[in-house]
Amino acid sequence: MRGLEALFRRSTHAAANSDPGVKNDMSQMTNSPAEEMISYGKGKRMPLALYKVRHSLAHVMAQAVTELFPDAKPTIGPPVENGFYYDFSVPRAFTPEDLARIEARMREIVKKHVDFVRHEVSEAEARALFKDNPFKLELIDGLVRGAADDMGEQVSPAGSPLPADGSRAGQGAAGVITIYTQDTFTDLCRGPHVSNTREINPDAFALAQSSGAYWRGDEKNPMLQRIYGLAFHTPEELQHYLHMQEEARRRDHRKLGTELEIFLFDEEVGPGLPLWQPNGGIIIEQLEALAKKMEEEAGYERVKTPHVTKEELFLRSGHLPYYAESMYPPMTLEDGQKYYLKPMNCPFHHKIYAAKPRSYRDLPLRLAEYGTCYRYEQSGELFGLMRVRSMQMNDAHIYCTEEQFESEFLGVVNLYLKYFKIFGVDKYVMRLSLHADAGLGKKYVDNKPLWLKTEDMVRRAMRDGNVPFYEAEDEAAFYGPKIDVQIYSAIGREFTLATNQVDFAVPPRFNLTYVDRDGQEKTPLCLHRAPLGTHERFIGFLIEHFAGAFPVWLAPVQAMLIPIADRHVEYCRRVEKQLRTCGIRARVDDGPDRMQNKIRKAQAMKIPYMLVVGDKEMQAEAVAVRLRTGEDLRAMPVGQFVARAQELIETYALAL
RNA sequence: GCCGAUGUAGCUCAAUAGGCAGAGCAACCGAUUUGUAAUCGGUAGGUUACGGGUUCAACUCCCGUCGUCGGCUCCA
Repeated sequence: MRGLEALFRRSTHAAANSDPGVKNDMSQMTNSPAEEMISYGKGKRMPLALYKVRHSLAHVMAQAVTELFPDAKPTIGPPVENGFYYDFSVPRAFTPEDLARIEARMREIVKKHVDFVRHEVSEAEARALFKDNPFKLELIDGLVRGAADDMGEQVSPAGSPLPADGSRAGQGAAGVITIYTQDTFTDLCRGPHVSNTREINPDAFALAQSSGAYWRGDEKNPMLQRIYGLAFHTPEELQHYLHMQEEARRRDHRKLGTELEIFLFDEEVGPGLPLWQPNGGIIIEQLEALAKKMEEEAGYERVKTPHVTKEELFLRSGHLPYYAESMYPPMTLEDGQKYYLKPMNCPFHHKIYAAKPRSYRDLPLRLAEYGTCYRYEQSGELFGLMRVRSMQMNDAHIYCTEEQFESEFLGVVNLYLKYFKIFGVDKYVMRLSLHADAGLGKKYVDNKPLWLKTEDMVRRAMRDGNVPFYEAEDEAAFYGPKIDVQIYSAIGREFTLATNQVDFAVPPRFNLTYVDRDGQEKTPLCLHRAPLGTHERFIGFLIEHFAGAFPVWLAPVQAMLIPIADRHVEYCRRVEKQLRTCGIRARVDDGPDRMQNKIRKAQAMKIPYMLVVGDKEMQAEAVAVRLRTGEDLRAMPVGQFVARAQELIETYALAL
């Protein structure tokens, strides 16, 4: 793996495509075809040789930890994106010093060139071996129980240690339990491993960090201590990875956004509640103008709705039973009436739909609003602008008939694609988010036939439209399946940027109807869509996507006039006014700095154009145009610069 | 929310071992009037996140609160 692709893929839930036709499948770009791949996690793949190294290092780490901390009970330790981790049950958390000791011990073990030996054992033998480790015993329970189920599943092709799809069928097929032993350490494990630690370069791995992690990821379970390690084949690859990580931090929107004075957080305001500075305000205005233009063209009508509402509305919508924990607690008025901050706009739009009888002639009805919503996200989930508690959504609800569904749904998907073209966004994946049967009646509306039907409608629409996507279970909204556009932050976290959701559940709850041709009252389908997501997440994403160097139409300051001497300031002010009249966001740097430093400051703010003005320019009613790329376009008449900038702004051009 | 780390000037970072809190940039003032990424000099800027405690003495050690950062299935 190399370059940014590697970074974009480094995610705790990174999604890869199983569909080989998907052009955004980054694994396709980074794998040499000759290399044998192995699946792990949710449909992700890595070279088998690397997998073995990482998996084996996890065991070596477990050996080192159990030697240094005899109380530690190993639980699970898989290979992951850039290395491996292992979770231990320990009386106290590991310190950075502990990690250094563990890493040193690991290196000794690796250098001993010990063999990895595989054994098959019976259930009873396995239980005896791990009798002191309740976590391993629980895993054995699972293996024994899972064995029967797995019999029916696809099993590994002959000669391959694992099923091609990386499913859990690995061991169940034969109902065998396997253990691996290296040196003094034995672990319950399905493998595969290196045959000897001489296959591991002792300088190509490093322990990264430790942290708490719940057993099986469930906060109701006991907390374990996880140690993450990085591992590659060569020290150069490790160094390269660390270097790329450094680069990624540089474009982190939390750092860049503050430096560019786009937004800030203030302790007194509250966590997850961003304040937009004037520069951010401009970006917001531009995005909204774009959205309004696109939505106008696509036949949307704009509405406005309040930020708070009675409990009753969210009881009707079903949000309270399903979503209460991610809503701010209610405020109670004197008469006992409860009001909630809205986490979504849909119930209000439904009310607008319901305000009068609707005919099939009114459909599709498309109600759009840049609505501000509030969600009480868990404190540990907050992440810069990407996950906040107040957000402005590029929201709209499309009410349509079942016959209109496909074209409306594809219309929304095409809107996404138009936007992404404008922004030059190509590193994203479309995910069809499905329900999970286990969540019916809890996370999801309990109507399996309708789930299956609407999921299939979406699947068909996407296929008919030739839009590549992959499917993920248990990611749907409570009221229906959706297409999510997944992107990755600079440091590799995955987020849903845009969403397009089918709602078959809520319109009936609001008694939404229309009178069809045949005079019958029918219930419309509803699409919830947010192609630009929220301002917060979208701008956070754009900051990283452009590394702060926004295209001209989005740049908060588009042109900085730089007088060489004080006698040029007045002329600069005149040009500034002229540019502003022409719709170009210009400013004059009339500070005490020398020209060189003014250029440096404008560069740092990533202002697209620096217009240098000296005697010559003043004489000629001109400006000397320098691009933030460093390119010098030399002097040109003001009018010529205006024409150039206006053209680029109007066409949302990415070029300068 | 939970585990851990962390919080010094607007920003980036110092402060030997508990002993008067410091620098660069930014800001302000003055000089300079400069041709494509840092002109020179000066001034000001702090209840060391907040609240307790230990001590003759706390940025430093202890406790609590708040914020931030990393992690919380990528399942043997």
